[in-house]
Amino acid sequence: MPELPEVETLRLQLDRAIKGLRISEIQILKSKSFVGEPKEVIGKKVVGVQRRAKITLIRLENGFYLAIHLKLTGQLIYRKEENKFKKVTENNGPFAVGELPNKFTRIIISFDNGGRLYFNDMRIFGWIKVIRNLQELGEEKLGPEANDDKKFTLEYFKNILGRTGKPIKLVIMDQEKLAGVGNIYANEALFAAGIDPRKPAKKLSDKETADLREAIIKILNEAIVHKGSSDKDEAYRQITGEKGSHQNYILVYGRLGQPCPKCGSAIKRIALGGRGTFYCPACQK
DNA sequence: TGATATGTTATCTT
DNA sequence: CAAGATAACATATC
Repeated sequence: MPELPEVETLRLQLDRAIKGLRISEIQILKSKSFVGEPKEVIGKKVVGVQRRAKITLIRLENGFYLAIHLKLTGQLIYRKEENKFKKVTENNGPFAVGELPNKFTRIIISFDNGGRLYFNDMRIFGWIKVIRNLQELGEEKLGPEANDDKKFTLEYFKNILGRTGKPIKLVIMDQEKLAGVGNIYANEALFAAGIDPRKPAKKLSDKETADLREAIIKILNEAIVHKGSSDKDEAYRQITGEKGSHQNYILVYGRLGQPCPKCGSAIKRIALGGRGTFYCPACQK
């Protein structure tokens, strides 16, 4: 799913692609997918593309932003020339990106160089919002960026864990406590740190807390280098329509019954907070 | 055919 | 009232 590394990859690529361009038109093919007044941003120049948690922020010269949340199945694809794209060789399901717009295209943002940004979203959970400042997003309620060792300090982590007996996995996925970790990277980080996802947060030892923090930061930053995860059944693509490559480095997520890479035990699957949770019953205590 | 997957938020419960 | 638990959202897949 689009979590911090996927959104950061898009942010970086989009910044390179559209910084300095002027928005010429916004086509809203699905009204639920667009919130706010398009007039506020049409004709305005893009001054940069930023990110907060899993939200992409296209900053405009008048101080407004186009804020984009991909939720479960959103894609952002940029094309300079309409329907000129690398042939899709993958034969896997509805998320392959070929000719655009396709039946999942909800919004098309056009720029003054003829380029177009396509927002595709099969399940229509995602959105693009026109906002005049970050407060409108409730930005101040979000926790520190989970891949940033300066903002996500060990002291802060100990503090939030000590307050609750909730399963540790739910705490690291809580965007108000820590911003950017979703289901895939929560599973992977807990595996790397050898911690049972059900373990009550306040019961983590100092060493476990430090190990988990380092695992989260390391895994998120590695996944950014790999341009995100586009595993089977995942919608995420780079702005070119190509997959990321971090799915090749995933060790437990979605691997029910497969051998643990460390000890060979079968990976187990349970539900936590209604979400699939994969772990090694032997390595994670 | 109906159960399943997922991030976030709204709503209900304790 | 806050924290925790759970349902709802939409839709393609198996």
